[in-house]
Amino acid sequence: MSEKFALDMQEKPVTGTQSIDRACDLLIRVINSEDPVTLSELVSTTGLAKGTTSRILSALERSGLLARSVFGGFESGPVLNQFAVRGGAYTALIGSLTPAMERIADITHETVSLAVTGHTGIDNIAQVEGSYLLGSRNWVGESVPSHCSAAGKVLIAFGGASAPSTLAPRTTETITDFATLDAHIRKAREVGYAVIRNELEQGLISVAIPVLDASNKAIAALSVSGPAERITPGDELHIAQLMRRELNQVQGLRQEGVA
Amino acid sequence: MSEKFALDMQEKPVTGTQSIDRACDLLIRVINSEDPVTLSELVSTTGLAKGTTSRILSALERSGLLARSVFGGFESGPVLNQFAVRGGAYTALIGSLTPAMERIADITHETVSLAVTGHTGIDNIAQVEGSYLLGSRNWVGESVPSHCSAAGKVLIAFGGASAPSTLAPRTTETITDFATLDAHIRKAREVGYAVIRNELEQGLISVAIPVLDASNKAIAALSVSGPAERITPGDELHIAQLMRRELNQVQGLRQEGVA
DNA sequence: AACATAGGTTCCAGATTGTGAAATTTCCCT
DNA sequence: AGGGAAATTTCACAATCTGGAACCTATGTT
Repeated sequence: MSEKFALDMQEKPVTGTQSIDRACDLLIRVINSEDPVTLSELVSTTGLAKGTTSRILSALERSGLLARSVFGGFESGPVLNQFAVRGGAYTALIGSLTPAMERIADITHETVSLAVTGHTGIDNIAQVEGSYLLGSRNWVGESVPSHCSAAGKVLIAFGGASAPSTLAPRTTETITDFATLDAHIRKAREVGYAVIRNELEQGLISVAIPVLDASNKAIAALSVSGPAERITPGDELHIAQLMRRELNQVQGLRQEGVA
Repeated sequence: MSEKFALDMQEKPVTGTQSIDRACDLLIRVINSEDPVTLSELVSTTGLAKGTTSRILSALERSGLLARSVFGGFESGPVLNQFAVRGGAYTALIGSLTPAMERIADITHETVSLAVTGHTGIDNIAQVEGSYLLGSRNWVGESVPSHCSAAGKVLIAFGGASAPSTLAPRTTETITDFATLDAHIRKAREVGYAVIRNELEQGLISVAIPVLDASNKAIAALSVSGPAERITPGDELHIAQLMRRELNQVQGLRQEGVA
């Protein structure tokens, strides 16, 4: 388990799926884009040959995963759009936690968010607005790096996410060295909650607790976010305790990890 | 353009994407399944080699489109689940029509549905329940053949779907010959609405009107469904008129087809 | 506890399949 | 109509994917 070995693990060869990897990449680029994406845009951003790109996109279209927009360009197709109306895998979780989130928002008047570990960071999957005018905008569907997110810190602390490999700064207060991050993670594991103060955006404070499964592994994180003027360091513990109390009321979390 | 030529068109070769076609097939099988699907299940249903299937699924997992369930088996991955919480492409349409659907449900007391042309039939993408106890169950996310769906008939009639190639019977009253279907389509185009009476399920009546874009092409269909005891042939026109009236109140439909 | 079984992953030689540059077609925009 | 960009199709080549078999690794069984 030398450090040299750790480096070797990074560069897995992974062979035998070139075309599928390319297809997945193209598919994801299209569905993550707000507007339809044209063939040429994809050609220039991916660097693939025009013919290859065209052939792959046609295959994706044929399967119904992608479709051509009326105007031109590719967008999500009927198969994926129908998957979306069915709700995806997070619906059950969101449904069971929404009442608790609403109560927390009622009490704190702040925005309450639910996040899970995504493929490229921490994904916000649900949000309940507080009553204050100054609050987080809706960021459902957005992804943030785990090291500058309170939800990310608790997810790492409780085994729901692995630590990031790079620590890109977002503000002057973003954690950029692994020692500090590790200290925060350790603290979170000890006290049961994590905080960010100005680390994602200047003036934004967020307090998060883990949502645990039967084996005490974090499957999601619940957080309260607001401006530094309203959420002082002294409030953090109370907010965490409030969230924990409301979360404990929620029935049906135990089933999550069971077969 | 001989008939012989038309036959040739059916059997397009489509080459150069074997692995991608297989990957799409596997992906769709997984996301359309309620429960996680195991490798062996996929091997036996698709007939692919075990090694090939494993390699493809690993690639899909690596990209985040699929994920392994805690218990075992594959399910939708973070990338698709996040796409689902963002809402997919139908959200705008559903959002703009929901108020109208609710008013229609209030007046008729029957279930109101919204459907679009899907990849394998007519997809129900939204539903508002009426107040009667006897009514359609929730079939959002389900797909029905176009020839035995009122929504399907209007979508075909108004250019939003192409006629099916086979007419599989669902009940004794399902349309099974193209001449009759064509007559129904023609009638729908003439009167502006379509009906099914016992053609999808015994006792189920449904009346549908098209939701048109700027160029008068159907982008969706709105329908009212209920039991034959409550929806008599004489009610059909009134229901269609009611839906049309409510739909005309909806703002913002005109943008749909515009670039 | 050792064994048996099922379910999954990795390996490898071989040829089918995917590749990309260029030619062709289609579709806009003047 | 005609010019030009964007997308599709073609084709020869070899790189990529394939699938059988060997190899793991968990579960359950005697």
